[in-house]
Amino acid sequence: MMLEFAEPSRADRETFFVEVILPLAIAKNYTYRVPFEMNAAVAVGKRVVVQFGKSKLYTAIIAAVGNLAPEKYEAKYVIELLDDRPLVTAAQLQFWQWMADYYMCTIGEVMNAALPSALKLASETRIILNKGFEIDRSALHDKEYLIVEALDIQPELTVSDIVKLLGQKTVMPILKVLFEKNIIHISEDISEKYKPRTRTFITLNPVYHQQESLKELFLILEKRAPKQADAVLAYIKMARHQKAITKNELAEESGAGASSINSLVEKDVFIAEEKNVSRLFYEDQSIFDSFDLSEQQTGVLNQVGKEFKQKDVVLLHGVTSSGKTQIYIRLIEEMMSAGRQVLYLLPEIALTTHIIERLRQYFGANIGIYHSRFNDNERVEVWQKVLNSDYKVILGARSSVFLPFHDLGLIIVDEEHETSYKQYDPAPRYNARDAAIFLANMHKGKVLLGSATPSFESYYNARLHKYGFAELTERYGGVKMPEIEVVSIAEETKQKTIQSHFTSVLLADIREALENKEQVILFQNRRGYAPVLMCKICAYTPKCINCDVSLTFHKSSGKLHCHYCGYKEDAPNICPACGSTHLEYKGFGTEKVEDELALILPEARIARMDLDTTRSRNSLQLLLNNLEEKKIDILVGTQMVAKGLDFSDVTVIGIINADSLLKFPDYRANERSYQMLSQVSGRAGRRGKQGKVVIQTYDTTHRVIRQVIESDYTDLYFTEMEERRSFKYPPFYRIISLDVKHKDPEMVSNQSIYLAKELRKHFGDRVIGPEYPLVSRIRNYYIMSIMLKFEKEADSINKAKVIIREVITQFQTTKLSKGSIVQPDVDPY
DNA sequence: AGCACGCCGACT
DNA sequence: GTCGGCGTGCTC
Repeated sequence: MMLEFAEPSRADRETFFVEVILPLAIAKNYTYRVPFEMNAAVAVGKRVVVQFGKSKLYTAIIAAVGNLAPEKYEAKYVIELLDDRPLVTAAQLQFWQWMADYYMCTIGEVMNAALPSALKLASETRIILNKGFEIDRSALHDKEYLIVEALDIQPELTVSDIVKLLGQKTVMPILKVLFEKNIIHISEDISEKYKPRTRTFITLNPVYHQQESLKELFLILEKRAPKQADAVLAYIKMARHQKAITKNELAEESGAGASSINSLVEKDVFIAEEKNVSRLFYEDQSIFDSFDLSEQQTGVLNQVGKEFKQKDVVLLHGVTSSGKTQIYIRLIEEMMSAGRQVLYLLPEIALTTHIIERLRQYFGANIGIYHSRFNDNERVEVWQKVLNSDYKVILGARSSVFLPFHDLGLIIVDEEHETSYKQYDPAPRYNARDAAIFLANMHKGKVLLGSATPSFESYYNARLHKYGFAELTERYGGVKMPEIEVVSIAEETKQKTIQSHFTSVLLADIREALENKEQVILFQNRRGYAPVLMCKICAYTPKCINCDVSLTFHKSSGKLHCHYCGYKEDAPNICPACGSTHLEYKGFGTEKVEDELALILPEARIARMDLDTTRSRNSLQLLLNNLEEKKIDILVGTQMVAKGLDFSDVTVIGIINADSLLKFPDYRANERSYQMLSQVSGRAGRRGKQGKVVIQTYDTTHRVIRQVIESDYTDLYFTEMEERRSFKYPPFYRIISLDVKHKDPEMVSNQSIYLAKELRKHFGDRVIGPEYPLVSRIRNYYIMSIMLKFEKEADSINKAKVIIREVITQFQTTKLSKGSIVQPDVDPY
């Protein structure tokens, strides 16, 4: 409940209170008293430092200012005001509140997700030895002695250091004793983490702008301090074509040390000035790399504009390489000339240097980039530039919906079907695509959802005319859709024409491509060498000690890897269970495909692209460069080759085994199969040459394969809808899922059953589960979900949320404690 | 999220 | 007996 505050008048002696949002999972806001000297400065959206609880300090955001003293308690004082201007806008606070309600979390959790961590400082308890106090070490207990000893080596320790040191969880009582004995200090420090980057700029004292005095200076310097003369000379040279010269640049260019420059500053020859500089890439003017839209693109652009007149959201369904980006660029230009901001959302994986550079060249200094590979300081700078409206366009991953926009005219959600728009683990469990629709609505802006394989919920909304719709059916630049050939693995095995994992059809196409000096991509949706190692005698398979999944053999490391948690162990030579030496590697991954292909085509230059070969940024860049420079003939890869990467000269694509793509375990099976197959296929072909896709499978008659070949999204849609209708899944239903998570699987299943029983009291058969096979083990936790489905029109989901919240609170304090966590997750389709 | 307080089992 | 883990409640 928000407190009602009177409109504050800023009289000096009046007492004000602020209601603040703390970055914690706490349901309400807290009220703090404003010291008189801050009266004039406090405002909604500024950050304050407050003490919360015994000693912890947190950065909080002011949500309201007022002059009514709370009655039931004495408010603590605000310790510090951190901002001159609000860092968070009123619109953002409204957005946060919506997100907290919609996704059933606290506003503090939203704040945590929204603010770059350099802007939210929390104090850390540090333990420091009390110097100048003679310690009688013989009087110390063992544990106390250990701590003091550790502090001799390290000047300060954190509480968790001490937990590790003593190997026990309860350490506070021991620290308290040490504190009372005057042996240690306990300090709570909080410091601004964001530091502007500064550079010292050098300018020449204007006195020497005159030829005469400069000459005079040289004469003196050349004799007495030749190094300094060099520095001045270098400066004059550099100043001809450079506006600002930093001290470092000057030192480097002239070869004179920093000390020479310093003495010139002392002599007033140079003037040194420290300035904040941006960490962000800066392009002075935009280079207009103009392009023309095709006839169909122009038509679609007009269509989108027309739809926007009536609808707030438009779905753009455009086949791969149909030039959706060009349409986006036109729309962005229109919005920029109208003076409004644009947010261009992309899945993280698609934010490659390629697309960033392309848009940067186009929009120059007007475009800001925001994604997870940015470090904290860079993120803060983007935040500030958006706040100042320095950027007109933001290109970013899902978290960029949290930036402080003022007037957002358009949000483009590219690849809107991508599941990575959804954040799963820490709350808020939001989907940036859906949040974007709300955000745009707040700003009275429009949303364009673009995809070659739209999600069913969006397609559904478009069919209901809730969203506008536009479609691009042709590829840009006269490139033809690829020819797709389906090859039966079973048949070729029978005919003995298959070699290793490659059918004769695929090999023939690869050979032809190599002869023509064209590139080939082979897709195998598994990394590593073999996904399962099994003993032929006793059927033992090594499993991950954390995750309970079978370990994948990686030939490059010679180890067994867990693809969930990253656990590794040496591959055994004899069966650990029965001692037999008959161990068999079952299945195959990209490593094996690469190896065996090299045996068949020894002359081909083969490279592999998966998580293992692209772990470091450099290796990925190197791989991409090699591809670009045609140093690679065949690229073997996982999903990664399908998403976001632009290869221009690939004519043949082979899907080594499509079967794993045809049976996804969840309710989005058909949708995902279609997406994967058409994304991979979409990489084939180039201007002037039709691409070829070979799909190897056992299941040659699978409906989705036919749908992909015919690009029949409507048929796919109706099959999928039918299934979802009978299983009561989205988009006909909204789903809220509650996860029960615990280290003990027994506990998880008992508590899930109990929770489901309680929920059934309210929601009856709208409760699905818990379904036992769905207990999944991730790291050291077991998780089980209970789902609640709500018919879109009939039920009030908000009422349900209230009840769910009640049930959860009741459970958290009684039945469901002992470490289990109930996490509501809302899929609001 | 911390942190304190109180209960209760296990180890000197 | 006491130490330490764990549950519970509170933080302006």
